[in-house]
Amino acid sequence: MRQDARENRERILAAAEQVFGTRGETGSTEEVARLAGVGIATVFRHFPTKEALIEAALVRHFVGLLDRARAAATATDPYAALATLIHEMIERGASKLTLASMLGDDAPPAVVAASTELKSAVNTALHRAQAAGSVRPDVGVEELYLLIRGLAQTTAATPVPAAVLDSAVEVILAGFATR
Amino acid sequence: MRQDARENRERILAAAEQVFGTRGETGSTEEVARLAGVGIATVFRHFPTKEALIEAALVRHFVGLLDRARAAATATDPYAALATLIHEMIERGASKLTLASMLGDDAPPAVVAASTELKSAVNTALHRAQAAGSVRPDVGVEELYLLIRGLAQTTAATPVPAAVLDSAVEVILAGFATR
DNA sequence: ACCGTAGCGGAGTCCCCACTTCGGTTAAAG
DNA sequence: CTTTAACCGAAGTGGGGACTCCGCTACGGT
Repeated sequence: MRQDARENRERILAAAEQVFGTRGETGSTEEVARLAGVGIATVFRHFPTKEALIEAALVRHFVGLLDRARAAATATDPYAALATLIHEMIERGASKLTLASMLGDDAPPAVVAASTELKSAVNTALHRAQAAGSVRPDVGVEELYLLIRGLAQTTAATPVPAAVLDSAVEVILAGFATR
Repeated sequence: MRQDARENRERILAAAEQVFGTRGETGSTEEVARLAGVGIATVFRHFPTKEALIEAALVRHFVGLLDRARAAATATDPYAALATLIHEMIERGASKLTLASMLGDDAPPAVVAASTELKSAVNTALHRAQAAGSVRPDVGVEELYLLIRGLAQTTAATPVPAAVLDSAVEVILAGFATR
């Protein structure tokens, strides 16, 4: 694979994340190509279909978040680690969930694998915070995921002031904390 | 206006809410017409454009919720009223927010008016619960709205088990409650 | 029961977007 | 420097969906 081709591939993925993350399904491949500074054909040469492009951007995102989740699962202060992980997942994952919803019913194996791995790491981080006694034990990773997804999706759809978002995250953390 | 025309208009609105609420922007007017049991032309006679149809369904939804919010704003137990209001807004408003996101940047006056009125009523309900001392005073209606929107939007996009959703709502309520 | 007309449905039209084709361009090996 | 093959961009192509036209239906007042 040639040098410029690899650079283009990366630029296309970044552009796809931005376009589809904000515009949703309305975004067109032409818009992605323009933002990436390449022609439409180049996009389709790297990714045979629009769905494949979204899928690749999605996997890239999951892998990026996985590092953070692993770090949170091995931190010395489980509660603080969980708090920062939630923050990061909401901020960085805003556009990701829009992408995921675009894939709809069919779930490509690569995406499922990356998603499962990430969820497992988040689950570990949550359990460690619960074992430390700082998070109430009657909630699971499903509730946490639901709330994270909700905030991420909403902030992706419409811009939200940072202060309000932070405050909302703080409310969620207060809801998870032991009394 | 003739009787059958009015019935058709109502059926079309209900169908639009279902189709666009679940499928999102992917839903087509043809699908709405089929579900409503009418022809495509009938849909466009009642609502000159797809956007107008979404707008009408949206206003209908806001007005329906407004009643509930007003009830919550005058209840004797402000905290319990707020809790049920949150539940109702999430359950009933799931598809509504999908519709709202479809309108995008431009905000038709009728929708803005209905939305503002609803938000004001929710704000009143929140303030009453804060005045009663059952909700912490350092959060506003913006945070509440953000969390409600998040959960509603997520449950609209992908089906969520009722138990998980209830538990997540309970976490939010715990986050809002005074310690 | 009759008739005028509002209302209806299906067959088009137009446009947008995912995807393809082909001639020019450039990175890298000899 | 030359060659060559991988890569690129612009101009198509096909399908789907928003929206319109016109002959027909049936509601409802008399």
